[in-house]
Amino acid sequence: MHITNKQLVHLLRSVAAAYTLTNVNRFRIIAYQKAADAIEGFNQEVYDAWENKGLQGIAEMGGIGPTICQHLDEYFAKQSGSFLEKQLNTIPSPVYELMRAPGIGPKKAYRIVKEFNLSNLVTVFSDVEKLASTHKIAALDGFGEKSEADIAKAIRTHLGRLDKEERMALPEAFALAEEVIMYMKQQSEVEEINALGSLRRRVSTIGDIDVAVVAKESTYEKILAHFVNYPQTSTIENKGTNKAAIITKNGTRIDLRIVNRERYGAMLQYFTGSKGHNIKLREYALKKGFSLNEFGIKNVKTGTTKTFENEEDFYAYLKLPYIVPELREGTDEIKRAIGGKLPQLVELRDIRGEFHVHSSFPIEPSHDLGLHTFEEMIETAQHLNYKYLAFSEHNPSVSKHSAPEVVALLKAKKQALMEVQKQHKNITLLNSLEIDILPNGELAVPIEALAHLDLCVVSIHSAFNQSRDVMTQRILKALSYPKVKILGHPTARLINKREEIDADWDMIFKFVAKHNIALEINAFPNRLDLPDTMVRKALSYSCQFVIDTDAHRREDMQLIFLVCR
DNA sequence: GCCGTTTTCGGCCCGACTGTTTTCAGTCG
Repeated sequence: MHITNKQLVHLLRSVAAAYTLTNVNRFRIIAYQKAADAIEGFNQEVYDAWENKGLQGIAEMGGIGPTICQHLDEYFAKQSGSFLEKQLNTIPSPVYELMRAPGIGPKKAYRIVKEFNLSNLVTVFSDVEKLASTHKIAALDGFGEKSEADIAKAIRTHLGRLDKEERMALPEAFALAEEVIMYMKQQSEVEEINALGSLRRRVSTIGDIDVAVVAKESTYEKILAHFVNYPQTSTIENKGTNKAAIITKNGTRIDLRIVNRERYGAMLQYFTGSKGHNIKLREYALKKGFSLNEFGIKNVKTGTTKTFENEEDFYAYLKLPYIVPELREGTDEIKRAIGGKLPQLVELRDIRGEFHVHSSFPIEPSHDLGLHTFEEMIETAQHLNYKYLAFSEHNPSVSKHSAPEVVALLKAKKQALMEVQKQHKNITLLNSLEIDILPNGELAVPIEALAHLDLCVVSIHSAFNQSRDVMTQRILKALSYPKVKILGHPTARLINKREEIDADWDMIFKFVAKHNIALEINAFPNRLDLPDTMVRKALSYSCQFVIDTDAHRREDMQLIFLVCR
């Protein structure tokens, strides 16, 4: 039976919890948590990898060592009776369920389950809610009225977010961060304010919003009071002397930290994360005799802390080149920084055009038509300083047209585009098409139609659940037709909506590298496809890429900033 | 249990906030 990464993460965290409660070596507990963290960051399904060629590749990614790999291997082969399952069984299973609620960790969950002998996995949340409402929990040693209320609230929060999409698309997160920043700027004491965290790192989806403020210490209290009064606040998670967190009415958490100007560099570094990056950076620093925190770099021997106004100096002090936020994912960036092998990121000014935008030319497509004309799209392209633009509308609908009709439509578009080109000498227009890859790998246009194109993008828009082998052969066949230069949004994922298709990407990457076909990096917010980790993998095969927005309206072309520095 | 730019043994990131406590444990990011 297939086991998702999400289930696997829960499994490993549960084992870590079981170990926490049975007093095993705490570094073993940390190892299981780190393994869970590692899997959370993976873009490929561990179970699929195991099925195809074992866990060798997984082990090489770091974070999961030989012992846990071996346990996973056994768990995948036979869940019942496996080592991991035996560890789980040392603790009543409702404990793990209860821990899903925020603020309830292993100790509290175990205590409650044990004291009240809760055994039903399905009703554990309602059972605890009932206990709380009759004040049975407050009566326990070490618990009180407030913690009882907090537990009841944690359960409501957990149950409430079960049926809600968990993470925001980037534009939504940018908009929310901007709103918070504008609100905070009403306070003149706020000297500087920035959104950090995963938003600054441009992660493909955003869970919560992190904001850092520069101000004088005497004003912290006033600024925090203003923050928790944000009109969209539904609950104040916590509020101390230099940080606070709120949950908005939409259920989004917003964290805010304040620091004075002299220490802002360390705060930028700390609060941008990722957690994995910070842990690795601190491990590296410790070997050099430095301890890092959000306020500066402490010399372990002398105990003195050096402060930094900016991040560049912070990294430089550790004898590292500056690592841009987009690379701080806790993979191999520190190793690369040490070796002077950090990659140079594509910047907006490097983008000279795109190969995948949709116009409103009446091509009678199978999917959605673009909103704006050739001319309107070109105008936007020129504002962006583009030197070329390829119009890749969806192919004419197959069901509604005969082959000759499709050819006629493509000829008409070619003619129209050539006329427009005459009016625009400083931009090269290309006549392209985004063609569906049919379930059998054939293209959704007659072969003779390809002659009327400069190039084409081929994409999967149907039959997403084919088996790995069928899907792989389907894609390879589609890529073998003439004029095919780009594989559009290769994994076909829709963030929060549809999983990636299953295919042998090693085989596909090898094929496109050999045949000079580009993989698309689609910048549309709910696609971001290829995903970042797969781009790195493809790069190891020397694949070529195109970066496109898949714009269906002129404003969409601005989204290119989501995938560039 | 993991891991290696002085290590294959001997370390392992760091601090804030909260509630229930009088000095700390639990949880989180």
